Amino acid sequence: MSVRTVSNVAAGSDLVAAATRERVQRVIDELGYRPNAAARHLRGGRSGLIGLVLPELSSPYFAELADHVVRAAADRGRMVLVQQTDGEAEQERRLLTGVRGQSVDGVLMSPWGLSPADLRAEPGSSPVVLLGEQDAEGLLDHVTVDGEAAAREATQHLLAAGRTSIVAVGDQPHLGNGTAERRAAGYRAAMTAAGLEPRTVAVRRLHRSDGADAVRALLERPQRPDAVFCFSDQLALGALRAAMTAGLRVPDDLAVVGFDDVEDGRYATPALTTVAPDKAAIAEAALELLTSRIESPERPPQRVLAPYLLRVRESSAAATPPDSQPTSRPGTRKPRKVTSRRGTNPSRA
Amino acid sequence: MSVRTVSNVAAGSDLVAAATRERVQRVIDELGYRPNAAARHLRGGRSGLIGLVLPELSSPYFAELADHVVRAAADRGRMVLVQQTDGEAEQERRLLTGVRGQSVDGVLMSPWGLSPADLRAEPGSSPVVLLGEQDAEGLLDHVTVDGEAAAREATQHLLAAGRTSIVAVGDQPHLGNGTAERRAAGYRAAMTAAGLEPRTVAVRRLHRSDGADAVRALLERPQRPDAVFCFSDQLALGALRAAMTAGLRVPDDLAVVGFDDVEDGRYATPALTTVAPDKAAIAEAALELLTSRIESPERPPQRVLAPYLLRVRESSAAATPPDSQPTSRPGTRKPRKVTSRRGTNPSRA
DNA sequence: ACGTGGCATTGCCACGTTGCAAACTGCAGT
DNA sequence: ACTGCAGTTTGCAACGTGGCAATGCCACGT
Repeated sequence: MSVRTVSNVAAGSDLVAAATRERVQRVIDELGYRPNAAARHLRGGRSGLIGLVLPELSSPYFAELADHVVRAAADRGRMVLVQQTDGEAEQERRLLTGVRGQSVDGVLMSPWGLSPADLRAEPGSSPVVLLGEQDAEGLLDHVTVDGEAAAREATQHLLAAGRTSIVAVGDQPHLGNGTAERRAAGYRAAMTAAGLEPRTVAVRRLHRSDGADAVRALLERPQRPDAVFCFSDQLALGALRAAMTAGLRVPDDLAVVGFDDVEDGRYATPALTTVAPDKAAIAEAALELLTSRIESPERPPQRVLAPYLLRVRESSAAATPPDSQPTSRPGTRKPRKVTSRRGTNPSRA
Repeated sequence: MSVRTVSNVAAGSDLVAAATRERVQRVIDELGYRPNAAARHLRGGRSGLIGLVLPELSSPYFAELADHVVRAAADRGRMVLVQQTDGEAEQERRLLTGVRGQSVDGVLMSPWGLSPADLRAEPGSSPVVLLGEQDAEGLLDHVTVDGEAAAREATQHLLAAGRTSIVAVGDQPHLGNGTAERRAAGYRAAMTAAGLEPRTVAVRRLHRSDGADAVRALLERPQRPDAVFCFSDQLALGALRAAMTAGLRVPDDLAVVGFDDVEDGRYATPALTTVAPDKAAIAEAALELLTSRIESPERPPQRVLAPYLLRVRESSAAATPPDSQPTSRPGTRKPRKVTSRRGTNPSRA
């Protein structure tokens, strides 16, 4: 009964006679023996952990995304180490270098402060997959929705509902990640195509208070908009609040559309129309990319486009009365799942 | 230049001459050398990781709590491994045994399905600190707010505002964790003291839809309440939604009070009155307990009571018009921070 | 000049696992 | 009976770190 044989049984190797296996297994169960993760990690170089680096967990969108990521990781026998950056470039840099190659086999990162090029330049060798709408083509693996198309679609929806003075809220010129740029571009495209003047408002962060402040400021100006398209649900919920407080009726006086489809929006009054990225698909794709890269580090970087959906709810309805129950009826269905050069899916034991 | 000396420099030992240290450090920086976490873990038996086991990350309360936990852990040089149980006893058991003694130095757990006694009975030896309102006295370390007092206070607030038919929503007789029982007890105490008949409604989960369903059902009954006290903000937000949909005015026709103080509630319309546990304090205390137990595993289990605050906002105002801006003015201030036998705080390098 | 003590450096080993290759087993073929 | 083979089992080594103890070095006191 050598150590080696026990190891073979524990690791599920097939180089063990059935009788031996059973005998060893019985003892294992009896003693409650569990193979030591640290030793395995040291020996094999794999920890079974992945890092999830997010701006902040308390933001509902990231919380929901993290939920999906943890589940997707668990499905693959991996556990998730969560880190927060507050969206600060310095933290992102520090965490990426710090966690990398350390206790983690790979990192899923949603950068705000750093651009893909910055990230690419960081030292360290462990796999990284980006989440979000940066342009990382050819630099790093990357999962995203087509923010530009989504924004265009959301704007077109408002136009189709008869709105003419639509303001986009949520530009973030101080950040390097390109998310806001994409959405702003889509918005502008739709506006210009309709012969209308685009008008964007910048915010520092994407919190409710920023959305509330922005809308409050908008309402004080002479030229009141009849719709706002916010680049996050948090902004939109703040906008809702500001509009209601100012005595406006939503959607009659002001239509509001968000982006993210967080649960709050479904239960807001009125329920929030929003662009709904398929978070489960994002998490799945991200884990697939990450595990595939862990297996084959030299494969060229890939981009995966995750599907999204425009969920039309009360906050942008043209003139219909709010329905009695907030559901998640699909609005304009458009599951554009485009997978460019999706890697093979190596089998797992 | 032996391996040993480099190890001493990297580990910050003081058994190194200043000149040597500097020379080694330079090379370390140059090569980007980072001490290997797996080897340290194997050798020292400490991974620097702690597990955070929660029902679900997508629930705003847990997301906010997780945010604080990750920060508090980072302050102590630790990282956090997040696991989800969906509140299921089996998952809680599996995760507790599975993660324990593996890659993690200790576990912070918010149990729903298992009672403290169940948890105590689980095999495995790594430290566990409970988060939540179970009765774990003498069994396990434990951080909680006084849910009974908080519920009493919330109910008294409604009574003081002139409400007489107050229903408590959120009893969960099928769960073993005692949270709902505590809050229900506080509620009943206040009602009985006021000479009123307590009336509680059970829900299966604590989501918005459950709160909405419960209130919808309540409104169909002959005896309409003039206030609901929900055992979570999610329930309360669902209740708000159901009330508005039914054409009721909140707070005029129905006052709503929640529990948790999640960010959504502050920006709901009307803004939600709620019991606000000090989540940062909870996270701090939990990490303090956990690190102290990691240092001295034999110390007797402690309980730490974290402070809470009743934040009175619009959803329960007596007759005043809603204020123009949702703020977090403290309501009844009552920072009852009671620390029973709080352990010493061992210094950290 | 020599002994002594204190600080700095080094070597050895073990932590628990697994890749590799050697050793061993029983059995069939010659 | 001996060889060869396939199927099992075992021994050795190494992953990188840090506790321990031995060694090396230098300055000071006598």
